[in-house]
This record gives sequence, C-alpha cells and structure tokens, in this order.
Amino acid sequence: MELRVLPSSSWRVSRGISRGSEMAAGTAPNIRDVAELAGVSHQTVSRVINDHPSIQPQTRARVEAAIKTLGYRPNSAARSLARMRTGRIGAIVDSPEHFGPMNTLRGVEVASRRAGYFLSSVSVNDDSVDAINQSLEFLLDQNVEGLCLIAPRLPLLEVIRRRGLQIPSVVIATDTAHLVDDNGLQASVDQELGTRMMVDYLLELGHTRIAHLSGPHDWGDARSRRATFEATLAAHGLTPAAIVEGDWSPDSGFAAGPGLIEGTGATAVFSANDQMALGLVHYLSEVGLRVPDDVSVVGFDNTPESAHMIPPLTTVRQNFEKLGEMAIGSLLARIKGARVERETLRTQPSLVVRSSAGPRPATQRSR
Amino acid sequence: MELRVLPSSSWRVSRGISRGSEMAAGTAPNIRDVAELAGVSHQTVSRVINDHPSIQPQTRARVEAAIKTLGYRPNSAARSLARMRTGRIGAIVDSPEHFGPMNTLRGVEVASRRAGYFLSSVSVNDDSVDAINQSLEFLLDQNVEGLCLIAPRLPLLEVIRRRGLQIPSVVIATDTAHLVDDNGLQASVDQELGTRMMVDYLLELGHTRIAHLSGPHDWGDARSRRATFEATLAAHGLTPAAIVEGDWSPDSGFAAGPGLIEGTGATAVFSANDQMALGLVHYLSEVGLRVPDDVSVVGFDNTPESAHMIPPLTTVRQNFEKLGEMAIGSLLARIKGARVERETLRTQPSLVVRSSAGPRPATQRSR
DNA sequence: CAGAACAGCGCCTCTCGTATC
DNA sequence: AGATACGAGAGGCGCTGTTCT
Repeated sequence: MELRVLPSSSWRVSRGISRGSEMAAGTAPNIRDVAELAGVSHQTVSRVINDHPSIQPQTRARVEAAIKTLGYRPNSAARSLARMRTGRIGAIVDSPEHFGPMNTLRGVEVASRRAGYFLSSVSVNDDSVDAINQSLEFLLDQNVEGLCLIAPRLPLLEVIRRRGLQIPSVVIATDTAHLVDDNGLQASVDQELGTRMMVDYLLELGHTRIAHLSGPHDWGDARSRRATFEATLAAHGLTPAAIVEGDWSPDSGFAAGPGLIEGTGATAVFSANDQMALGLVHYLSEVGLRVPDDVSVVGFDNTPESAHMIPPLTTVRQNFEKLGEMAIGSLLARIKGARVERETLRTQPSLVVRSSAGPRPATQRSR
Repeated sequence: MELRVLPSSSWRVSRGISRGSEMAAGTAPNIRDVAELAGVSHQTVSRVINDHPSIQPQTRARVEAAIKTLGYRPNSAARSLARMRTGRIGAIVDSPEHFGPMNTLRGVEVASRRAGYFLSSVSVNDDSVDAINQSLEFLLDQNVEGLCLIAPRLPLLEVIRRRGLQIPSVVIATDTAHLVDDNGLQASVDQELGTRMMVDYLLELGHTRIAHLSGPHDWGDARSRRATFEATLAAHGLTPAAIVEGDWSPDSGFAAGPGLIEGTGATAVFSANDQMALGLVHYLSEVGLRVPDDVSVVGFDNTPESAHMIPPLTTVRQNFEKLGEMAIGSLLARIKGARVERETLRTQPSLVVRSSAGPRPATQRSR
C-alpha cells in the first residue's frame, strides 16, 4: 500500500478532461482520467499503481505525475470488488481503558497497517451477549478477512466459544480453557512464567509469608496469576499469607491494605498489577510501614508510572505491542492460506527489578 | 445498518444452488443465490435488504429466511461502488493513552456506529509531520467520507493547518487559534468555563494564595486552563502563588509538590488533571500536610479514580463521550450536505464538589 | 406488488494485438 | 527472431437504480 502526498486543494478536482463539457466538479478523478492526462492507456495506469514489473521508468514517471496533479486515489471499493478481497481485518477490544488491552490494540494497529491491511476496531465494555454479538456482526458486515479478538475477560470468550468463528481469527486471551475450537489461534503473554519469576524472586529474598492482591475474578490474567501464585507457593510447602481481590484500580489497592497486612504476618505482597500496588504502597505509608524495609511490594505490567513510584516498583514487564504484532502476523498468514492447525502464541514477560522489594525483615513486625 | 445473527457454521456455504455442479464451496453467497432459494428475483432481495416500502410481509419473510439459511451478507464493496459512497468515516487520535482522547474516541465510535457509519481510526504518538501525514493518507486511501481529528496537542493541529482538509472534517481541539480554515468545524469542552468555575469556587472558599499545577505546554487544554487560571485571578486582583508544569502523570504531580508549596504560601492548588492531583496529594501527606485542612487540592477530568481518592477529589467533569458524539453528529450533517459555515461546538463541563477543598485555613502555615 | 431487463459504479485480469529494440 | 513495453477491448466483481411490464 503506497502512500502519496496530496497536493492541497486538489481533492475535488474537475474531471472535465475526459468528460468534456460535463465538468463534473466534485467527483473524484478516475483511472481513465489519469490515463488520458498521462497519454497512456488505463491499463498502464493500473500496472503502475500495482507495481507491475514491465513498465519503463519514464512512463511510470509520467503516470505518477498525472496521478499527483489530479490527486487521484484508487477507489477502494472498486478494488475490493475486482480483487475479491477487502484487505481489511477487524478487531474487538474488551475493556479498552485498561493498560493491557489498550496497548495490545496499539500493536495490532501498527502490525496490520505495516502489512498493508486496513483495520476496523470496536470497543466493548458491556458484558451482554447481544452487545458482543452486535459488535461481531458490525465487523463482519464490513467483510473483514480476519478477526482479532482482544478478550481479557470471560464474557467475550464465552460468546466466542458459543458461536464459533467462521473466518480466520486470533483470540488474544490468557484463559484458553474456553476455546474448544479445533484449529483455533490464540495468543497471550505467558502469565505463569511471569508470576513464577516474581514469586521465585520473593522467595529468594527470604520471604515466606507472602500475600496476593489479585485482579477481578472474571479476568483471565487475574485468574492465572492467582492460580500460579498459589501453586508456586505450594511447591515450596507454603501457603498464602492472604489473598484479597481488587478491581485493578489504585483505590482497590489502597482498600485492600488491611486485609493483606493486619494480622497476616505478611512481609511481602504480590500485587496483580502496578496500579493496585500504587494504592497499596500509599496505604502502607499511611499506617507507618516502610517499603521495602517493613513490607515488600511488587506489581505487574511495568506501567510508565511504576518506574517513578516511591520507591520505584519491582514489577513484570509485558510486551503488549509485541503480543499484538505477533497475533496479527499469524492471523495474516492464515488469511493468506497457511495451514490451519491449532496454534498458541506466547510472548515472554521479564522481571524488572527496582527497589520496592527487599530481604525479609530480620525482626517480625508485631501486629 | 441492520445487524443479523449468523447461524453458526453457515458462513462458508456452498453456492451450488445457482452454479450447478461447480459447487464453489468457500465462496460467500450471492444476492442471486438468495433470490433463487427464496424463489424471487434478485431485485426483490435488494428491496428487502434496503427496506424498500413496497414489499409484502410474506415475501419479505421468505427472503429473510433464505438470507438466514445461507448466511448471506451483502458485499460491502459492491454496495459502496454502486451507491458511490463508502459509509465510512476516519478518525485520527493523538495521544490515545490519555483520558480525554481515549474517551472522546469512545464517543466517536458509538455515534458513528449508531448512525450506520463504519469507522476507521488510527493512533498517533509521533510528532513528526511525516507520520501524521501518512496517517491521513492511510484514511483517505479508504475513501472515508469524513474525517474526525482528535487533536489535543499542537503538532497535529499544525499539520492540519498547513495542508488543509479537503473533505468534510471536524477537529476536536481546544486551541482553535491555529485553525484558519474558513468553513472549519471544531469541537471542544469549554475549558474556560470549567476553569472559571473551579477558580471561582476556590475564591469563594476564601483562598487568595492559589497555585497551579499545569499540563504540558504543547497541549491545548493545558494552555487554556493555565491562561484562564491567570486571567481569573487577575480579575480579582490576585496573582498565582506558583505555577509548575507537569506531564499529566501522578509522578509529575508528586514531583511538583515542593515547587507548589514550599515558600509559596499556597493554601490551595488547582491541578490541571486528576492524576497529577493524586500525586500531589501523596506528596502532601508525605510532608505532613493534611488535605484539605492545610492545603486544598482540586483536579480536572473526574476520572473514575477521583471519587475514591483520599480525600475524594473535587474536580471538573468533562463529558468526552458527548463531545465525540456531538462532533460526529455535526460532521455527518456536513457529509449529508448541510451548510458549510464555520462552526464551533462546545460542551459544558460541570463542577464536582467532593471534599478535597475546604475553607482557607484560619492560621497561615509557617514555612 | 414484483419480475425482467439493462446500464453503470471503478477497477482488475486476461487475451490479443502492435510496436520497438 | 524473441524479447520487452504498451494499447485496445471485453468481461466480470456484486449490487443499486430505473424503467417498463
């Protein structure tokens, strides 16, 4: 897909050239208008805009000049019709206001554009089956060639499971249990790895009483992190000091403070995201507990803010942009007719060690 | 634009009905396939899907049944071509990770969909003229009928000013000085009103030493709020206790604390957004100043978090969704051929009084 | 109320050509 | 002669209009 610069005010140009006295100003120029102006056949123009090999440089130059002066732009509908493909993919984003889905969409956007595909995306916040189905229909009505579903929560996954996908699709979701589709394509950040790295890190620091501030239970990531947290502790013969569910917001992190700390003996808290960690740190400072001297706090996401928290937050970096790009890459391969086997893409998160976690305090707090 | 429910697994249906032994499975069904199955002409099918009045209920029912069993979906490219319109509008969003642009886009999305228009949106973060121009070309290549530009910062506005817009467009931006276009359509939340309401509120509470935590200077909203802040104070014969520029982030709010408070005598701080207010409140608690007893802090945006801050934040509510909807409404009117005069749309913000601002302390702090 | 017939939207593709080195 | 560079023309993509029965 090549991009040309429009000479200003040449958009609604007259097409009087080819239609004599009609002078239908306001109508976009035609491929034949270009041909006429360049003194070539419409064939040649077509060959130029489609990068056909056997075109002489000077002819190409003449045509491109004509294109520029007319402000010609191929009619995408006509192209789609003749080629029998729209060059468009559709995306549904659930909870687009959240860090992960938002950045994943960014990656999806970049990747599809770079591949020469148009993207139509729709947001979903509503959990109703009807709303989700309407979003799907809305995309299918555009004859998208493929579908990318950013589905962090269960409701959207459930709809996908029930109705199935009839065109090439990729589902970006952690909780894969709901996808029974045989030839399904699925992508996610490896939550288990990220969680294990973090919990192992806390264990190495000597912590044995670790609490978990989890995300909402209808989020796949939250479920996975919580489950892996418990499993990793269990593998070391430990049990959680406490588990409190938040809603990803800083406020919920603040509010979860007492449940995580009071009487639990926790010396470290693994928060399922950075924002809640922020709120929790705030709570701890309010009750006079120092981070990390009294309590270690770690997060997940590596938001821009996390580097500047006080103290700077130890967290897990997830490359959502890359996730989106990988997903689109594989989706496009399928659209172009690659094999159709079940496939699962994973990106690896990485531990970002800053200073919000430290060794287990020598003397236990009394509380 | 009506939405139909696809019977599962009926998408890639055979079209053997009309093409005999060819049985081109994998090809989407045709309007003629539907006609044949329903025992009517393709004309009638066209009339049904376009809600033509003169169709008998039973005929309509037969056709709709055929549509359903075949999983027929009109080819959007063919429709666009025949109608000579794409039914698509394009949107560019600068800084989509920020609260305002993000929610404005949400409104744009909802409004265009409700009006039966498809939406293509692209994100811009880069300030380079090339990147912005490419985004524009990308949308124009899709033959969008109109353009919605969410332009909170100056660089995008500058590009718009320089190249002009050749198709119906609406610019959502506060800083209108850069738009010389004669018949331009522009929309924004009334920043001056919001700022005045807030500053007046602080003045009524008796504050005379008020500091301002502003947003980045290349943001239109930030410039407007700052200018109005200064003007409103001046109208009361007052000068700012301090002005510090942040970058919208909580961290910058935290970092701005000393500059706003130390030695300024400020008893109130007007933060240009809620997130910075959050950081500032954190700073204040760290240095032992109570909000609002010692220092009043107010924000702007009314983010979901603001209601749960401690103390709950007094702020200004901006209805970005409505802004987006209004903008699209007026844009569509232009696309449909309404008058083309210069037009400016404004939505009114409202004051949300919570408890982070109180009366001026009786005794001045010593610092 | 609905069918038949046809033109047309703008572009692509394919088949033949002719022309030039 | 056998390449390469381009033209002419037709048919088709799926749907929408209109007009005439």
